[in-house]
Amino acid sequence: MTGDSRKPASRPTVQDVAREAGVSPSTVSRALHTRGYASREVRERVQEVAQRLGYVPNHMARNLRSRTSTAIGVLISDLRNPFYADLAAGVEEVLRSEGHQMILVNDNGDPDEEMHAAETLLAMQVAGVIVTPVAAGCSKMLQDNGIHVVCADRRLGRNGCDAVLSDNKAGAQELTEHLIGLGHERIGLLIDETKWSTGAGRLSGFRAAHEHAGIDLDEDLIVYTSFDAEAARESTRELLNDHHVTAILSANNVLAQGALAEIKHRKLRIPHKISLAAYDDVPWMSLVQPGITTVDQHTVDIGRSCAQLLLARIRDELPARHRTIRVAPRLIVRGSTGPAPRK
Amino acid sequence: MTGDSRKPASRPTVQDVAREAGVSPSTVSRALHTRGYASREVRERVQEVAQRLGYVPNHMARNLRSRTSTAIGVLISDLRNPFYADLAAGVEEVLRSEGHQMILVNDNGDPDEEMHAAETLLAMQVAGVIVTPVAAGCSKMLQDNGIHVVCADRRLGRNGCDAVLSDNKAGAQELTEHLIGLGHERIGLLIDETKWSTGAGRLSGFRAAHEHAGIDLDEDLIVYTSFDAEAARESTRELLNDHHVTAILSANNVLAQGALAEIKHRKLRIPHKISLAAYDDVPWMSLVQPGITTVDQHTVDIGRSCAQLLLARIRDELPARHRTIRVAPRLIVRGSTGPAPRK
DNA sequence: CTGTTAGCGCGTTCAT
DNA sequence: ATGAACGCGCTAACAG
Repeated sequence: MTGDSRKPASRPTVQDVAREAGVSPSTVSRALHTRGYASREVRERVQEVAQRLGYVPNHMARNLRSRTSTAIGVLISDLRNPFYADLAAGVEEVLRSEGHQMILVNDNGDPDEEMHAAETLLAMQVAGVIVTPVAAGCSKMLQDNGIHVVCADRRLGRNGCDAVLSDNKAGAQELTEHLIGLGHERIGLLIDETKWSTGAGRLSGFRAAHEHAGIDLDEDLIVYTSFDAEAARESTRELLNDHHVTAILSANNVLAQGALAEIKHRKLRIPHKISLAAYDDVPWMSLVQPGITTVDQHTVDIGRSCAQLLLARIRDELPARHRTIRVAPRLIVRGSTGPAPRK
Repeated sequence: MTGDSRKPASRPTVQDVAREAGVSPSTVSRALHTRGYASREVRERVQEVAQRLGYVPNHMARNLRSRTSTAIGVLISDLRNPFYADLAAGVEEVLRSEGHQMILVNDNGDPDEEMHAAETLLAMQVAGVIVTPVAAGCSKMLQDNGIHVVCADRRLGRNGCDAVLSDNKAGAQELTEHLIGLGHERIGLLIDETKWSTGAGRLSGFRAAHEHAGIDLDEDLIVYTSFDAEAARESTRELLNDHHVTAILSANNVLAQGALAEIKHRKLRIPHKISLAAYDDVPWMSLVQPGITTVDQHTVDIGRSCAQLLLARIRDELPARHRTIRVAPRLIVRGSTGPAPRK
């Protein structure tokens, strides 16, 4: 009951178990893995001894020897953003159920930090990496080192790697068409980037909806803002002051916060005076009154798919050519969008 | 540009660098660590070669040899709950800046999963573990195996380990006193557990505030619900139907969602008809109209402190006796709490 | 089915 | 200042 040895209580090894069970170390190794030859009797004895001694296999030694590992690196931009948290949660769920571990790194959307983190993961000998990329060269670097990579949510450059993406264009188009269907003709788009497949896709869906409806899109209604709620709030101010919009479409959940803040500040009634819609459904959007009309990306599912895809790749169950999984988003109409006000 | 070898492109090792640089492996090892003797000339040459070959040290081999590791296990209950996400984000921030890695596991608040995860972390030879405990024996098991443990947010049983806690009693008391100060005398408390230090502390603060004000607390106003929004919603129904409360205090952010949902469903005006307050400030609480009066736990700071405490312990910079850091919460008054309605 | 041998990649002795 | 030898804990080969 003491067990209070100051030293890093060196834990029992296969040697200890072997000695205690009266067999050789390799027999212990075989007996503990379900695979491998070992007689029932020996297996049971070894397992009993291991249990009694509190033996826990040393992953580092095992991995070093067998040149494999079950750890998976996950590189995301911002854990405090529910989008990334959900993504990570989906990934972790599958990894855990399959006996893998998740090494999670927040790269703050910074390419340098991402590259640095990728090198660390390399050093740790992870079996694969799931990344929401921000640095163009990152996945290539990993792949060049024999590490499987799955891009989550977006793809950067022309790198050939497996990916799980939301169908951004379809989702944004549907959302925009919903607004147009309500009679809106001047819809402001808040968007932070269009270099990535996410922003590019959403913008293109926004355009496509206008084209489809025969509306000549005023380019001034597309406001490029930076990636934070405060910037979005200022951009919303601009849209509201100068461009006579009757609806605002936010390209992600963070920008939507800024838009909502400004609208609330002005005490504009939603949706009577202004409609608000956002890409990426997150919990607060159904808690506010009225609820925000959104596109649900099924973010947790995206995470799950990433993990499944990566594990399949690691187990070499997939054809060589890179696979892209597209998760169809779903429009959720809530109270924040309504008929365009009469002029 | 090809680099398309099918085999897990075995990466360069110290051997390769040594051969290429015309020195011995041990010299390479010394040259790459800042410490250790090596002539300037050799050191530079070795570093140049390592760079050119894309050499990345193998953590598993290093750790195996040196019997240390920089990986830290983090065990939390639910990554999708912003409380845990913020906690993890704070932990990760400090770990990363100090050259450590975070292995994150979601135990879903299940003691068995937690124990299982702890064993995995043990196998991975983590240098320490940060845990929001749910299984009583978990931290003891880890400590018995020589692994440093920091309990985050709550403590279970009488286990002696470092911990970073919110001052739940003070926070809940302040929040309750705020309500009492507004004239509320029948305040319903939604709480999911009181076995942990969190629930126990918050309940005790709730009681203390009543005592302090000389109000005889009706025990029926304390509703023990289970840990999900839907259960909280039903409990809210009960409070509203049978107990004539003028205010509801939710013991955490999840339960608050249920309470708000029911209040909105009944179209009760906040705060005129009913006041709502919640422990644990999360983003949606300042987005809804009116904003929810809360206690901010400084969750990210708690995470940071956990990591700092753990690293200090690992570096043996702390006296033997266990340290408990208490992070003072802060009352944030928003619009959801107002004077109690006249009878 | 089992034991013996060897070595994963590295850092740390000990010699020189 | 540098190289040779050894071993961390484990498992893949090989015998038997």
